[in-house]
Amino acid sequence: MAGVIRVLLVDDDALVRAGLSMMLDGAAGITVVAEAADGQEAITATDAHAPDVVLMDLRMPRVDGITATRRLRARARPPEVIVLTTFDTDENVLHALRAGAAGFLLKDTSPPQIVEAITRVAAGDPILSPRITRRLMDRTVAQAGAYERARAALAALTPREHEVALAIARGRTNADIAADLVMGITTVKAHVSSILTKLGLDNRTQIALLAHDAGLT
Amino acid sequence: MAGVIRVLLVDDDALVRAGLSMMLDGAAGITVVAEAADGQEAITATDAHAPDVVLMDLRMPRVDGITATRRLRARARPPEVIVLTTFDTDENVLHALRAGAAGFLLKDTSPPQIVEAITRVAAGDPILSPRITRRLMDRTVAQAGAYERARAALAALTPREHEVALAIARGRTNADIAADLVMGITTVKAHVSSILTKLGLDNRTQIALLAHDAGLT
DNA sequence: CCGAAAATCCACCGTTCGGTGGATGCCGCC
DNA sequence: GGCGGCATCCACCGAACGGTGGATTTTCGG
Repeated sequence: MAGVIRVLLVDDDALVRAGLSMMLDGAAGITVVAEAADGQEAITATDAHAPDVVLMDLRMPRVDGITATRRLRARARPPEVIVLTTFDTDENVLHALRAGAAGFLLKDTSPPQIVEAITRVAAGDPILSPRITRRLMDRTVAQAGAYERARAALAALTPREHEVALAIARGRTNADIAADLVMGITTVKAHVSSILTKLGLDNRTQIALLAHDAGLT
Repeated sequence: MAGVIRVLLVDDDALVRAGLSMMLDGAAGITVVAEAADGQEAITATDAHAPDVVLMDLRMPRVDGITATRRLRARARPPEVIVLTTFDTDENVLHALRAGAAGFLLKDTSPPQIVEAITRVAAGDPILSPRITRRLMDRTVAQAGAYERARAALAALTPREHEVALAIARGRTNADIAADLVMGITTVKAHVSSILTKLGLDNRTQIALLAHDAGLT
């Protein structure tokens, strides 16, 4: 990233491309090397111009932005991709991130912030619009709640019981567990019974769910 | 946020406070109204000076940063809290976010970025260091993977089977399910058997785990 | 109108689960 | 030394589970 950051604009709206292009070319350290009107063009343009960063819209004819992103990221020396869209549905965000996008910006992002985002992403940092960040934080915190409740409950178990609980959370039967942990089936049952009473549960399925929430793979 | 952003610095190291104070007071739109050396002082200082934003260290004597953050956020007109620490363990991040922190920055963050973070947080936006953002993204993407695999598998089920699978994912027995869904126990068993063969599973616990991954509450 | 898929139920059977009431040996701690 | 917690095992039992081989009705699309 020694010199200028090479940017490719992908949006099916020519006016949007024109606006972004004008705005970005006026910024220091950034040059727009190409534009594309759909995902297919984005791929050929990437091969032709080797951009550092791709600004990618999602809703486009022929090949959509998600698919294009996935294909670009599968390349040998992939560009960083910033998804720039109006719609921040969970669907869109998750798919974009899974496809390998380094950033997800809403179209209400101000020009200077877009410039900054491009710079950051080119440096290897991820970038999310505040609303998206908030969403991820809330989601994480919600899970953390279940996680800690589960953890606290499992803390009452002895080490051996813990192992048994983990095996149950993998869907193993008592016989399986006996073999895995090298003990008698009767011992496994003793542990299972103990776990159930300690945690106030009714059956092994509930053990599995609790252990799963506690993050026991 | 009409005028200047009022900031409270909380860190047990006087040198760190001095450095931050000097750096922040030189910035436009920010004034450091108080400093505190531990969580207890942070709370009294907040009551005395009503800061807009609190820069909070985690490792401190008496009351730690997480606890202090939780208490501050429980107040009537709570300040926004940015946790500023050297250690970005999952533990720390999750606890901070749960406690109500609006931001989590590592101490390698550059002064101008800290200034910007304070401004953003004061405006109601969340702020995370790139490393933390990346962590949250990876975590979300990983879950999304399991989610979609589970969803795809469950798509093979009929509506009624779907309901049964959901009940199993709540740890219900066949008899329970029969009562819940108003059908014979034998019918429940028929559905369970069908689910197991369709999904290639061995027992109801595995159904529960799969359905859980698919987000079926 | 017919066929396929879905949903409902039956009887029967072997397996798995979970509980009860024990017993033994080991370890750490007061 | 003794006591409690932990881990290990036994026998026995009833309940829950899962599979097999049926059967019936409804529903929906071609």
